[in-house]
Amino acid sequence: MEELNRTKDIPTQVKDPELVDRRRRQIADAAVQLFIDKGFHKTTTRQIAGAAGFSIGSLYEYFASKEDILYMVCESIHAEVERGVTLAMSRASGGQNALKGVIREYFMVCDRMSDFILLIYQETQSLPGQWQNRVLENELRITGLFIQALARISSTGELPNLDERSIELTAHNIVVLGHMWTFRRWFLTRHYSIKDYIDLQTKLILGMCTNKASP
Amino acid sequence: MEELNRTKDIPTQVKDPELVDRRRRQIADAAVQLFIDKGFHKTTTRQIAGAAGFSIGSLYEYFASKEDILYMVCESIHAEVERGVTLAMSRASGGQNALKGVIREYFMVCDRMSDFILLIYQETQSLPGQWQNRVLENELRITGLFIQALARISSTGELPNLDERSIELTAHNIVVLGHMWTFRRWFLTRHYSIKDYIDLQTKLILGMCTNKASP
DNA sequence: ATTCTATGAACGAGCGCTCAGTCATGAAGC
DNA sequence: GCTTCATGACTGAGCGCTCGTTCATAGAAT
Repeated sequence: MEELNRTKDIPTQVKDPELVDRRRRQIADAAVQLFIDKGFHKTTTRQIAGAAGFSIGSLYEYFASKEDILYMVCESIHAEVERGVTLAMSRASGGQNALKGVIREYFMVCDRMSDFILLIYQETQSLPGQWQNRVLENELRITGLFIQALARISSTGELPNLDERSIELTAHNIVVLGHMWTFRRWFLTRHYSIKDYIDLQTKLILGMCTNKASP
Repeated sequence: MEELNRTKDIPTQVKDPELVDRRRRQIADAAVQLFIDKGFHKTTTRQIAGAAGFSIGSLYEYFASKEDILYMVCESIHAEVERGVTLAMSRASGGQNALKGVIREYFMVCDRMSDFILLIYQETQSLPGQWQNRVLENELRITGLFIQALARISSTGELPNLDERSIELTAHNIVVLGHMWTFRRWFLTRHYSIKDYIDLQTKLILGMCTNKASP
């Protein structure tokens, strides 16, 4: 619903806006799986249309180009991740050690969505420059959620006072270490369960924050 | 020289092995820049041949397919990174705080080679499965260097005793946080110099290691 | 009857790759 | 020294094919 507003920039021939939304969702859902399996470049528009239950002609009623489809796929992935992260934070906000909860919930989101996160890493470059920037903005907005969370936790005195930059970089680190579970899973899943990974990384990340090391 | 041994698996029509090496280097040097600028899929074999100063026909005397070229490019990038990391470790082994030096030198390698590292992240998936595995092995071997370094430093008592898994995961973290400087540079370079980044991350990573946090 | 949506054959640009042929080089024969 | 010939690196037009995209037409809806 709300998460599709950004896709209004994609032009279409079809008049009925509700139909446009429904069809686009259909197409994006079919496309994302093909992109994950074979990559963007090796997926053909005909395959996307077929998987969505359409003819190739219909597909071009709802998207102006193949790249538009990739853009919508990226947008909806980020919307889903952001939804997951926001939910995770509200769920984890209460506890005594709030940061542990946030990390655990976030890493679970990464685990659940690893195929999608990997796709973003691999195919963002295939987008036209203007839409690449939007994808990067999304990435930044998600990182911003962690900055807020860290600042909030820090202000309660639960963490040693961290300066602004340390908080910012720690937020980036947490986000990326979540992504690491997806793009190093070919190694990590052979040696760690997601629970092991969360426990160990939580210990290490808390070490990062509680550190009062010298200059 | 030595770093090209893996490429002997690539078949060729040409008899003189020295010439093969020279030409392949020429082609790979031309290709890597094109791949960085436009991506693997949007680079044509004709463009590669042209940039290397060859005809398209000659190119296929030295490589059996476009993907072979990508494989050789990935191999030589990893060889260069590994060379840099090894050098960094020998250079940094002496000091009182050896880990700081290793991190600094490694992050400098990442900064210098950021285009190349980014290429590996984006295009590894374009390789045939068999050679994807080789690229991942390379990634693992480089991580292994950090595991060794951490184990060595830990055994000198400079760090609190860390168990094997913590060392392993910390090594992965350091490698990935170096890569982060390359794949988030669109944000990071706007707010941090490489020196700032190294100083801050070093502080955070040392916090990771020296932490003796509770369960 | 008119408007909107769906179709898929057709298009043509562009791709990776091939292969019949060129040409510089140097050894062999005289 | 001169000619002949074998070698193999090099060339590039062109093959076969795939792909993203278009559009004339059919069908459904109102």
